[in-house]
Amino acid sequence: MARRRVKEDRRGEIAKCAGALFAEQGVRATTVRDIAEGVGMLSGSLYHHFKTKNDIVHELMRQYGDDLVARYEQAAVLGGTAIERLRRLFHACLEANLQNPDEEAILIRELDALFREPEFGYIHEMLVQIESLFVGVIQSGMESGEIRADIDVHFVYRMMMDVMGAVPRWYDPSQHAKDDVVEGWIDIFTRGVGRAAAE
Amino acid sequence: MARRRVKEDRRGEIAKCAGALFAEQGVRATTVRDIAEGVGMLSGSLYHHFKTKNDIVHELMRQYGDDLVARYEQAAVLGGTAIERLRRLFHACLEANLQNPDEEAILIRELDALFREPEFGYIHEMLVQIESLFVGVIQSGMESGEIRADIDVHFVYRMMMDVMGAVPRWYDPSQHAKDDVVEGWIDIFTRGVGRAAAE
DNA sequence: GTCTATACATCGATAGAC
DNA sequence: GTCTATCGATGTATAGAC
Repeated sequence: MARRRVKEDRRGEIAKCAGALFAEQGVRATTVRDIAEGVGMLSGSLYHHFKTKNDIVHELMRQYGDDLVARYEQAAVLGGTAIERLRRLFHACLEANLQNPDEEAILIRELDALFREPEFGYIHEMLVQIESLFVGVIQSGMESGEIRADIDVHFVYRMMMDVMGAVPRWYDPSQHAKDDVVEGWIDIFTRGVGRAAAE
Repeated sequence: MARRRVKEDRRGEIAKCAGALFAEQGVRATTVRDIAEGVGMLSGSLYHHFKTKNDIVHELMRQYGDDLVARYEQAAVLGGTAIERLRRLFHACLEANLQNPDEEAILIRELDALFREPEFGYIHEMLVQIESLFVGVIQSGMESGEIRADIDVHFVYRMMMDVMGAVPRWYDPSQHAKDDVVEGWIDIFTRGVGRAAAE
């Protein structure tokens, strides 16, 4: 077990360094020579640990994808009002960003580019899974009377996901309190910014 | 004048074709040979019309940027309530998407990658300009009492811009009525999705 | 497990004939 | 204004010595 730890560490070290570079400048713009330099070896040596450059991306995304879905599933589970579950979903999004900022940045950044290729199909399956979790929560809120039933569920979902998807572009844990952001979202999404809502 | 028209047409033809390819697969992933094939010539011939590949991107973005700012400026101009001006701003966003979908897709797609390079600095200046237009409208709404004054202006702006920035990813003019989308945004942003807001 | 060395493909861009 | 031909840089990946 300890032996395996050491063996895996080198691989993990490469993945972590590559993740930082991918997040910063994009997968395509990052060369295997960049990655190798980052971990102090030559590009040829990388291929002892990974078969291809994209395999590093797969390693990062498969791991992060599992983590992300697990977080959302736990957040969406019954318990509390629909708004409270929505709050937990938003919280899960920021929490994931805090713990794996590079992976989240890569996920969002490559969605319309690299991840459209067939070999990354599992990523879109994951997004569908997350969408159904969100839609389920919103819908249950409509049935319970917490959420307006006169708006399209998927329209609401899209707005929420678009807002969350932009997080890697601006979220800085040292500048923004996680709870403040979540409450800000919940506040605006539930009550709106209209003056009437505040009275 | 007619003469110049013809001369400019070839250049425009190249830019248009390149724009479609850039929007679909990203600037970096699109080769000069792809572009040349698209307009029926060989890659070397492109360089009679453009000095570099990036110059084609500049041509597209400078033109679109001017168009975009003009639209937003016209929408933000005084007249009507703050909500009505906000409605016009949203409308301008979708209108720009309808008329130049490729350029808008490129703008969003390359924001975190290519457009971070110094030679594209004017793009970020443009975004700052647009932000101040939005913030101005929101703030005037707070002062007039239309919009809640207990929330951060830039937080609201960011949510709105994040939603608009995702448009190229899903907006299909044949499936979504422009006015419906705008009204949906206005409705949720002003009143929220909470049941209380509907009563 | 890393390095040396290099194969092999593809890229942006250029020079000069037509 | 386009084509032919190609340069030089850069990319991923491989083979074999150490």
